[in-house]
Amino acid sequence: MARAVPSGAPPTILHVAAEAQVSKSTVSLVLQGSPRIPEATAERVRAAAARLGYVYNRRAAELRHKASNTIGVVINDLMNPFFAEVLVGLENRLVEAGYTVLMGHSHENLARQDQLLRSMREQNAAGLVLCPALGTPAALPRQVKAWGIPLTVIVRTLGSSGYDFAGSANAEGAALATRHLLGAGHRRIGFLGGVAGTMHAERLAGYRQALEERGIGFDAALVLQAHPNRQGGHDMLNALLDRGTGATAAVCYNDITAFGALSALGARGLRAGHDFALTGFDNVLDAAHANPPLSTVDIRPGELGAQAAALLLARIADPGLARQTYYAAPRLVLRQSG
Amino acid sequence: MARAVPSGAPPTILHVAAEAQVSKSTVSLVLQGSPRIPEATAERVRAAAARLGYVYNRRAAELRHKASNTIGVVINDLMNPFFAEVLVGLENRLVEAGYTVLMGHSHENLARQDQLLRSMREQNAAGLVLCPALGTPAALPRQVKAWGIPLTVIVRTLGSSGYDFAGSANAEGAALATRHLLGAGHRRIGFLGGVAGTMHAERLAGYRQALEERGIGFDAALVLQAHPNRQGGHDMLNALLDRGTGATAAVCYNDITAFGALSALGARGLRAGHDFALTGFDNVLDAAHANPPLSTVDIRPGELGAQAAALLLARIADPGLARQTYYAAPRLVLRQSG
DNA sequence: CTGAAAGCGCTTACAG
DNA sequence: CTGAAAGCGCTTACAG
Repeated sequence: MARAVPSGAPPTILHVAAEAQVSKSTVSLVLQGSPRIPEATAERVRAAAARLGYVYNRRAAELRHKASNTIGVVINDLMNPFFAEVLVGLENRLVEAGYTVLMGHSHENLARQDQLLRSMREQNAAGLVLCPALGTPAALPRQVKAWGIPLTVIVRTLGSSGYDFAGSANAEGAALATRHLLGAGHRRIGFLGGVAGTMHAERLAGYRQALEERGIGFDAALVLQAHPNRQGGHDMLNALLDRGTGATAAVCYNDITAFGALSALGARGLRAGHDFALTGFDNVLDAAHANPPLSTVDIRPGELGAQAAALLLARIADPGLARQTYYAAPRLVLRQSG
Repeated sequence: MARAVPSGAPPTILHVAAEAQVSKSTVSLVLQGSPRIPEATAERVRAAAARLGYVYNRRAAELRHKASNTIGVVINDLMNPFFAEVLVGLENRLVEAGYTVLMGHSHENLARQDQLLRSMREQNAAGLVLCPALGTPAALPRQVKAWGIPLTVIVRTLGSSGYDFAGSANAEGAALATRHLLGAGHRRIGFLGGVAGTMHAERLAGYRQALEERGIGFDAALVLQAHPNRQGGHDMLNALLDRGTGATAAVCYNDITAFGALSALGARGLRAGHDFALTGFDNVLDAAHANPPLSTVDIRPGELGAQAAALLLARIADPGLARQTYYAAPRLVLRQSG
C-alpha cells in the first residue's frame, strides 16, 4: 500500500493535508489528538498519513512549540552493576512517561561530564539526571538551575541543598550491616571503604555508630579505603588480614567491593560465612549468586532510579515545588556470606 | 559579567548579531567555524555570545540543515555486564565523534523495542545501533533501511545479510574453551547453554567441533539450556551434576552463566578449578575477580562496542559502502576456575 | 469545525 | 567579506 512520495523527499504534514484534502492545521491538530477535530476527519487524516508513510518530525514540533520530550541522564560508572540497575529503572520510568533519553557516561571524568551536560543543554533537554563524577563542584546544581533546566542528582550528594535528590540512607544501612555482624558475635569488624566524594563518610559513620551502641571502641586500623570496585575490595581484604588486625568480619562499602573481597578470601582458601563474615551494600542482582551468596544491605537500585525519574517528572510539571528527596530505606538481606 | 537577556527569553543568533554589530548570517558562520569570517570578526561574535550567555539551538540548526548529530542505541539487557561494557565502548566512541546518544533498553521486549526505534526515528537519529531482543524478526534491518536510517546490528544476528554487524566469532571461541578443557584431561564436558535466538547454536557448534577433533562422541545429556543469566547457570550446573552424567568440567555459554555455576558449585562444597573445571565467555570485568577467578574466552566487550560505532560512522559517511562486519577474535584467558 | 498567516531559531544560496 | 531573503516542518492564535 505504501505509495511513493512525490518528490522522493519524506512527506510532511503538507503532503498529508493534500492527500486528506484538509489544511495542514487540521493535520497538526489530528496528530496532537485534539478533540476539536471530528473523528471522521481525524480518521481520514490518519489514513492519509499511513498511506504516505508520514513520520512526525519531533524536532520541528519542539522548535515551534518550545517544548522537549527528551531527558538527559549522565552516569559516572556503568561498569558498576549498581549504576546499570539504577539507569534501567530510570530509563524505564522515563520512557513510560513518553520521554526519550539522552544518555552519557562520564567515566568519573569531569571534563567529559561537562561536555555531556553542555551537549544535552544544546539538545534542549527538558530535564537532567546526574550521578556526579568524583570531584564535581558543589556549585554545579546552581549552574544547571541557571540554565533553566530541572535537575535531579542521584546517589552522590553535591552540598546539602538546592537540588532534588534521590539516594539512600547510608549511615542507617551501614549500621544495619554492622549490628548484624555484632549480633553474630563478631567484635573485630573491618570496614572496607570507598574514597572521598563517594558515600564513604556516611557509611563509615553508620558503622561507627553501631559499634558505639555496643560500647566497642573504634579502631582506625580496621578501616581501609580504596576505589570502591572489585580490585579495591580484593586489595583491602588482603590488607586487612595481612595487617594482623584480628578482624573476623568486614562491612564492605558496596557489593562489588564485597565481590572483590570474596575473591581474595577464596584465594586464601577461606570461605565467607564460615571462616570470615562479609556484608555488602546495594543488593545488586549479582549478590544473590555470588560465591557464596552475599549478605547485603538492599537499597533496591532499580526502584531508586524510578524514584529519581519521578522526582524529575514532578519538578518538570511544577517548577515551583519545594525541594524533593528520596532516600531508599535500607533493608538487610541475609545470605551465606555473613 | 553575564548580562540579562533583554526580554527574559533565551538569546538567539539575532541577539548575538545585534550585540556584535554584524548580521545573523555572520553569527551563524562563526558558530560553524567557517573560514570565510576573518578572525577579528569571529572573535567579536564569540565575545558577544559569551556575554549574552547564548546557547546554540541544535534542533533548529538540524531542522534547517536537515542533519542530525544524534545516534540511537537500543540494548536488550543491561543487567548483563557484558552489554553494559559494550554500551560504554559504543557511547565513548560516538561521543568522541561529536554525536550525542539516545539510549533505550528493550528488556528483551519486542513491543518496547519497536516503540524505542520508532521514537528514535521521530527524533531524527542519524543512525541506529541495535542489539536485538529475543524474537526480533529478521526483516527488521530491511525496515530500518527503508526508513533511510543507517543501522548496525550488534552481538546477535538477524539473518545473514542486509545489515552491518559487529559481534564475535562464537564457534571459534567455544572451541577454544573446549579444547583447553580437553587438553587438561577432561573427557566428560558439559555445555551450559543459552536459548534459541541467542548465540547458543553457534557456541554449541564450536564445542561439538572441538569434541569431534578429539574423536569424542557428542552426548546430548551433557548439553543443558536455560536463560543465559546467573540463575540459569546456577540451575544448569545443579542439573548437570544431579543427572549423574559424570561431567568433570563445563563450558558455559557466557560469563554470567558461569558466575551462577560457580555459586552452585560453592553451595555444594565444590571449588571450581579443583573439583570441577569451568570456563566462561565474554571476559567481563567481573571475571577477573570471581571466586575463583574465571577462565574465559575474551572477546573484549568494550572494543566490540567501539568497533560497532566505527562501522556505523563509516556507513553514515558513505551509505554506498559494501556490507561491513566485525567479528571479535576470541582469545582464551586462563585463570583459576578451569 | 477548518483555513490562511505568522513564526520558532537556525542555514544557505545569492547579491554586492 | 557580509547582508537580506527564503525556508526547514511544525504549532498557534485568529478569522470565518
